Amino acid sequence: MVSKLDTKTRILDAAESLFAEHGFSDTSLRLITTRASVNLASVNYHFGSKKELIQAVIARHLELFMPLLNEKLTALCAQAEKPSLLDVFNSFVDPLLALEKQSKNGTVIFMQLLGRSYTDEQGHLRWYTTTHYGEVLANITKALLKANPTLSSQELFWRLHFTLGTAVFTMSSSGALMDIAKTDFNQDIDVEGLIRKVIPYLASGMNTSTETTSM
Amino acid sequence: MVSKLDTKTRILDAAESLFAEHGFSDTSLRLITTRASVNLASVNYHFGSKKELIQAVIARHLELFMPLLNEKLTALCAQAEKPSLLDVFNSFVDPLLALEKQSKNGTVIFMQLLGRSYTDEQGHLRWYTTTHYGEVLANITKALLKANPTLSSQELFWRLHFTLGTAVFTMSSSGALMDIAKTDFNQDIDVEGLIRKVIPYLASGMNTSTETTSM
DNA sequence: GTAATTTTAAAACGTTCGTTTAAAAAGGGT
DNA sequence: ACCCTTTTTAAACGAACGTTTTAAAATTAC
Repeated sequence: MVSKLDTKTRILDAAESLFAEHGFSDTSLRLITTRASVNLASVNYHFGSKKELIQAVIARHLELFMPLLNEKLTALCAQAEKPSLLDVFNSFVDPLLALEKQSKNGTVIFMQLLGRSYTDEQGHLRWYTTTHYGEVLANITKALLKANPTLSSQELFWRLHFTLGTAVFTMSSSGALMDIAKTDFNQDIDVEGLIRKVIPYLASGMNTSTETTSM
Repeated sequence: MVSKLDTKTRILDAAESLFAEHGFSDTSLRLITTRASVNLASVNYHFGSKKELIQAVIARHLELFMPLLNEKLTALCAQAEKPSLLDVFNSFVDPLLALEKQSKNGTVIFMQLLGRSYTDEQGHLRWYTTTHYGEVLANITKALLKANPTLSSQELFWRLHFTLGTAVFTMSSSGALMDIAKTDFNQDIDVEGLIRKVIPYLASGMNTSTETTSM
């Protein structure tokens, strides 16, 4: 069934980096198969169509990321004392960095794919994640509510999407941001550093006081 | 020189909504010209190429938005007392809503184009805005620093991009978000409501304390 | 009113795309 | 060795793309 380095895997590896770099529509199967050093027709043979290849690329990341995240979150929810919001968001760090080991720039690629899936297609990914990983998503809200019980489900909904926006956008353009930081004020920072830099921002936003006091 | 409803304007109107809906690559000139009820060749006649049409669409929004924002910001910087971060972010409301009057869903379209310009092309928009509207961008940081003088220029840089991410992502997917809010917990909210909802989150994130105290 | 210019129109151009086909090559089981 | 299944390969398909061309129509200038 399997051989040295699967044609399927070679296609997935080439596709995921090209998708993240140029987007789904702007990445042709010919470009993917050339980089993967496989025949053009093998994409349709192994995956059926380009659309199914896109799903397979995303699914491979989710299959690694989601169980790891779920593990962290359930542990957090199981413990007696109340976690901080920083604890909750810090649960994402290791699963994100695990992607980095699966493939080069895996974390950034994952977030870029996440962002593109949200904008390129009409909520297609939203359906996929909620049906396949609904339990994980539920655990996210559960952990956040445990850290901040004053949040209404409505406020939590909105702030979760605000959070997702910050994370996706930041990590998607992380390459450019890190370059600017390097040239403008000589700040060296890697992916993990960027993740750890954005987390306090996310926790602070999630903790926004609902009262309209002046700040 | 001009006639009833310019062919040029009809093209821009059709293009901007289609670009926001499907992205730049997935929107063909044939789709644009059909919706605009003009001939296919008129795009190349009036704009030169598809790429120049994209720039023209974005430029038309920026030309309306940026001067309005600059006006608000300079007023804020001119006043004696120290503004709050909410004041700074509230300066964006009117200019954003002005886009709504220029074209239907103008605010959302503008933010969607902003997001797509960041991800679809390699920082092309970044160069355009910094060269054409560098003064406005400088005033943004000036106003933020006046509201929170403790921020270092580095921290400001990072948090500005975090903020941009939240805003772009939220407004880009505002249609889906408002739909979910309506069906899931019967919450009616429009574009202005969404803007006003995200602003406290942004202000809170921008005000994140740098100390690593537990929250 | 006529000439010059600008705008619109239809058709075709060459390219690239995702996909399909059909045959060759490789692998596995007995 | 043989047959059967799986995989790879090269070539071609039809469709859609941005762009160009050429001529007709409309507008403007004098």
